[in-house]
Amino acid sequence: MEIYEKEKKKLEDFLKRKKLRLTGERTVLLEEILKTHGHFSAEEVTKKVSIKNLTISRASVYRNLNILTLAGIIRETAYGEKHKHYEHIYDEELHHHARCIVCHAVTELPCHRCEKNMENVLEKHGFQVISHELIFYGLCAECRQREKNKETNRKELVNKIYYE
Amino acid sequence: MEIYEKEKKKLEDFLKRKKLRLTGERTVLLEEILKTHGHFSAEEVTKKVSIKNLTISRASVYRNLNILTLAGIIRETAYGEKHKHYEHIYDEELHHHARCIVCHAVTELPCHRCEKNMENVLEKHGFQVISHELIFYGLCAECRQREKNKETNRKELVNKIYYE
DNA sequence: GTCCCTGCAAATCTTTTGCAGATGG
DNA sequence: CCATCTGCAAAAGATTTGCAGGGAC
Repeated sequence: MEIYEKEKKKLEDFLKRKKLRLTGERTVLLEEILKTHGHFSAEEVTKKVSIKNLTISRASVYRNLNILTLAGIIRETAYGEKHKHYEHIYDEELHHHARCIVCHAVTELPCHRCEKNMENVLEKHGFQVISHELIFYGLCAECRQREKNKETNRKELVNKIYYE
Repeated sequence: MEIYEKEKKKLEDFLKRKKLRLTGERTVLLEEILKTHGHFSAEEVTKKVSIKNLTISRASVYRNLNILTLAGIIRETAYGEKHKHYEHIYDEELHHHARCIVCHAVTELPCHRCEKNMENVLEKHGFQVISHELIFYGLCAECRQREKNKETNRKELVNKIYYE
């Protein structure tokens, strides 16, 4: 699995630079994350790892997700829920999002690099670009349909109002 | 202030469609938000409003930010902190972001509409685009400088590790 | 008058932190 | 050996919810 080797090297380099250690927990976490497609939350990784009897405490998961973010391996991504979501960033071909403001469903989109120009401008101003993401906010087909069918009730109005 | 009129109409229409009411709190909130440039959190709006002796309870602020989001007036935006951030979306010219993964500083960027093409594809698949946002993740000039100066200590390593 | 809204306080959920013992280099 | 890590439990912080009284239409 060459992606794993590449990302592991990235992590090792980062840890060495920062005088941090490559622990078993960090290795397991990285492996698990690279196996995950699309988004994941701290909760989800913790659960996936614990199913394999490799339990990592919640605190360590959070601490290490933070480290992986700063190592440039994953990024926090906008998901519209109470908790954060992460995704790995090695796949430069597929990391744009169309996000439904009602149900929060996310559709992934290919990246056409049309934003290369803006990236150059940023670099000129001293900002070092590591990755980027384009997000479309709107209504997914299902929620539009549900709205048409008037499947709305008081409870939903409070927490998930259907947009027209 | 024509932006205010326009957005207020948008809110009124939404409320009418949903059989919800235009309360004083909702009006005050909308005004305050439109006066705010850039990002804001629930906490910040609550404070700004209360300074003017128009106090709105925390619970109502949250409930109504949710409604304004579904009305397409504001959106939750990726900010990398524990709490959510919002911004109004009427300004189509300036809503892209360059976000530092270390200090979370956000630089706003003009929108060149180069993503119009992807928008069309989404619409063809039934996704109704309301707004969009392009985010660059990376390191701001200040954090790169600080890293060079080796201004790093143990405390910062745990919570805000400087990336090279 | 009816239903929706608000404020309050409590609950819930997510993330962070202090500490003591374990462990990588 | 020593500084960093981990797990645990507690704390902190953000957001949601139940309820009773108030308000829009």
